Amino acid sequence: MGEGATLPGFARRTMASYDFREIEERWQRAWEAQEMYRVPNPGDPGFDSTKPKMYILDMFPYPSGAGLHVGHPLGYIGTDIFSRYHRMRGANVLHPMGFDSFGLPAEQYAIETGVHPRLTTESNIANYTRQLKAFGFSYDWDRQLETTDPEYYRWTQWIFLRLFDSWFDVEQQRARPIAQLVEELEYGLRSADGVMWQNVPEPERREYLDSQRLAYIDEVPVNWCPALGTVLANEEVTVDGRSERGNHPVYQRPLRQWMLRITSYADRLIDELEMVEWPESVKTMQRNWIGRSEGATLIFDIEGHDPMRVFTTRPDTVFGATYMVMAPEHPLVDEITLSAWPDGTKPSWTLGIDTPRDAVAAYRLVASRKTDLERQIEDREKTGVFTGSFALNPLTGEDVPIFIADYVLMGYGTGAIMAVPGQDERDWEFADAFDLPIVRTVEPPSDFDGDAYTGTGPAINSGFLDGLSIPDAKVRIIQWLEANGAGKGTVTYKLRDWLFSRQRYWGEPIPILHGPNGELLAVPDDELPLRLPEVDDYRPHASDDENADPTPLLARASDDWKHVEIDGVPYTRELNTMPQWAGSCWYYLRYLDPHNSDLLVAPEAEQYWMGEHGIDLYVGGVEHAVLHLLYARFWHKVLNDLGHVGTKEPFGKLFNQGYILADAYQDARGVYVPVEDVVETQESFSYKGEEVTRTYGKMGKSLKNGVSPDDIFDEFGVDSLRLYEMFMGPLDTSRPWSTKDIVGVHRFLQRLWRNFIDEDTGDVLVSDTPSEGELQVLLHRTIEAVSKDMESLHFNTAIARFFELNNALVGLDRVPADIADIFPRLLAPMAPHICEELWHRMEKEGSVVTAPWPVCDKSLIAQNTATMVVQVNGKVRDRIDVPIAITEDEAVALALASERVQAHMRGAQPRRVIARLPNVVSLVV
RNA sequence: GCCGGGGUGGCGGAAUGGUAGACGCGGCGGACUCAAAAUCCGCUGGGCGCAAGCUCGUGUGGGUUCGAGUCCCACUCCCGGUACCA
Repeated sequence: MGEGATLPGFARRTMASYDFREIEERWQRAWEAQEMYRVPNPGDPGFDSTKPKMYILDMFPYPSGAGLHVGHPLGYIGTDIFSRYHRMRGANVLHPMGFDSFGLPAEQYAIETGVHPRLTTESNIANYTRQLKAFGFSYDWDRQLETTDPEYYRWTQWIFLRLFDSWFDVEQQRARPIAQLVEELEYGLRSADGVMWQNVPEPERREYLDSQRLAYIDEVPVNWCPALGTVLANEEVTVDGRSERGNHPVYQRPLRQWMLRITSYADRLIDELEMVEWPESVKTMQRNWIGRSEGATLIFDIEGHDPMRVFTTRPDTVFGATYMVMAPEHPLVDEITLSAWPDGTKPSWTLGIDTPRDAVAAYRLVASRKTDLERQIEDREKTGVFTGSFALNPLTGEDVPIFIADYVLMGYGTGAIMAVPGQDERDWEFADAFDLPIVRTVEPPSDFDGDAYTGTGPAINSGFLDGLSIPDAKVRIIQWLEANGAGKGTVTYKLRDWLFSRQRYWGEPIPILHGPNGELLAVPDDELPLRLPEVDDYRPHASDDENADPTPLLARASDDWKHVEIDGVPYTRELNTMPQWAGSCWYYLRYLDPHNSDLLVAPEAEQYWMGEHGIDLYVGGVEHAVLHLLYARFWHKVLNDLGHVGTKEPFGKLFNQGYILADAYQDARGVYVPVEDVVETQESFSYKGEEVTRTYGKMGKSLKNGVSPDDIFDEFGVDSLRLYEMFMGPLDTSRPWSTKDIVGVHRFLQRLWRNFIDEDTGDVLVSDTPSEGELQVLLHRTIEAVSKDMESLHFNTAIARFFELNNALVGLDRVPADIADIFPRLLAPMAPHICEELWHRMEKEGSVVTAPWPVCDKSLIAQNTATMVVQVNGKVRDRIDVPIAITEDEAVALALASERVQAHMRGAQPRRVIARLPNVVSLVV
């Protein structure tokens, strides 16, 4: 870097000034050469089994072309400090890093430029690695992994085949190998949907088994995104019905796709959250997403047709079910729709159309054209049409009309409801619009003047349920339904099975072969990895036509790759790829044993590092609450069921770091402009001469407001940046970036340097004698406070303690020996480079990285005096220094003797005295 | 609408029911300097007061308590998630 002239702040440079760039780069090279952060596995040379283990993990990044900005490493700095702290505390610390490198951006870039995604990915990873190393992070780089590495995705495919080879045993609530299902079927311990296995002919046997697998193909309504040329999982679609990546419109349509049976694990995914130490908000988000609700399925007979099944959480209200609704797509609709309106049909029920058949067809057409977004915009006004048919309410014995309406969704419950307008706001609105009867079955309070009443109260108009509370009535009616064959207690979930196929290129090929008769054949384990074939065009078969069929990109692979002959039978390869999430579902396991070519992970390594509760600290953004974190838990549970891992949950403790926010600028059209090219003028901002408006948001590519760490390194150094990001606030809150504020922590480091080093001579300014008195007390208080803050990740307050200790050293000729020994060790996890440099200049033994964490001398911080506050009528009137062991009598006497106190007592005697010694004496007059 | 989380100086933020505003940024004043930067010292929530000091003050309104930023009730605003989920 240049001389002081370009950096006015540091013009006065001498040989012995704080040359942070030189120091930081030199120590980073030294640490790498010494393999300082390498941690051996059990059985490896140098492994010390007497040390406790700590597995401290970051959510690995997608290596984007834009490189890191200063917002990315916020969590990484936190885990690095925590890792360094635990190393000094004597733990075996596993702290790895890798890259989640399959995914859309590299492929989009390939589409634009023709550059193979592998090349883009490689250069991005190289850049990310350089940037991460420049932060001085203490990763064990020997364990680095990339999800795009065939030696990695070999095991991703292997896990997929375990899912394919397993089924979920509902009684045991766990996955088991499908071979065991076949055995039990053959021994007659089970039947195939009620049919004895001997009586099932071969093609049906295969179809039955395929339908039981955890990875299966099914035709389901899926989210189809024409702009991306692929289908997406529910979790990848936003509230607005758009793709999470790219914000493109998404359409619902039925398609045959690979699915993973995550719904089998719904209960365990909820219940086993009890086992982990996670932010309550993330647990709640997962519970809400799984959406377990308990209720009942009721059977309503329809004369001359199959009965209608409905799910409700309020079976106690069935006496108030005055009409029925099916989703427009419900399969029973065609069957029950009449060809003529029955007598008594109200005109408002018919859409003004001559026959039910035409009316239903017209309504369905309109409903199918509405997107989810349009449904919202229309403010949920209730629409629908009568089918002409009636169902029998089994409790009231009355015939009630059956409608179709788009407020009932095919995707939830049974796709049909019993409508109880008295207790449901939506049903009330519909009943109101269609002039349907309303019967209250729960008595509202006397002052209730609303429409539907959803609160608690005794049952009314409900025959044998009258007078019962809602919970009692539910129990009673379910007993009745089960006794009379009219229904049963049921649990439903919002969670859908995980749509696992993508029609894109840059992902793991699904290792399945399709036979001539539709049979599915797994690629044998010993033929993995099934490598991603080359194609000459990465453009998806994108289309603006929402009805265009999705075509997998691997259809462009060579015929050699696509067609395989086994024993004379021609097979074709599965052409879909896996979603982005596949690789991140298990990467934390591969770090444990990254070079194992025989096993996903050796059992000894897995047992040691995962221990009883899995990963000791997992830090990442909250945006993965229902994506990665849910998917990974699901895979982990399957691997646990099949005996490949020892814990039920992978992530014992989760922590969500906040985001770094920054100003952003938009031009007149609302387009974001690069923040580095915006010029501040008098009271306004301009970009290329055009006025722009300032906004504010999460730092990143989309707002074009990223700040590169490289620039900060040059101007302030790595240690300053690390300290600054930690000092901005608690790790779990978002905070605004302000480059000019870095100067505060930078001054701290400059001051620290000058306290230890004579800038003119380079002499080390350390005394032979230790500190005494208040300074010694301050030192030990600092040890105590910083140690506590380290455990709880409260790095901002720890740094404030460092400032105080450092400021106390200013003005001393020399740093007392004990402080010189302890201070660099306390600070080393946060600012490792300057501490290592001071450590060596003082000629201390070894590296500060492996030095033991200082211990606080409690006898020194146990003070013998304290400041006692005297309150009169609750207001602080005086502060008196008192011995710590002061008695109540002495304290009260002292308080009453105070002139200030007396002034506020106005000669009166206290009516009441409360003493919390030695801190407070409170007098009440 | 429902479910989480939050509201403290000009700004970022500290405060086991017991001294509100630690620490930092910014600001003001001073020392050093020909000058500036850097560095060092002091001050810095509002109001009243020459001062000692008094008084108000943690989104709003109530409550519990000797004492409330902290606990309880109601409201309000902001952030995140989710939504015709029966």
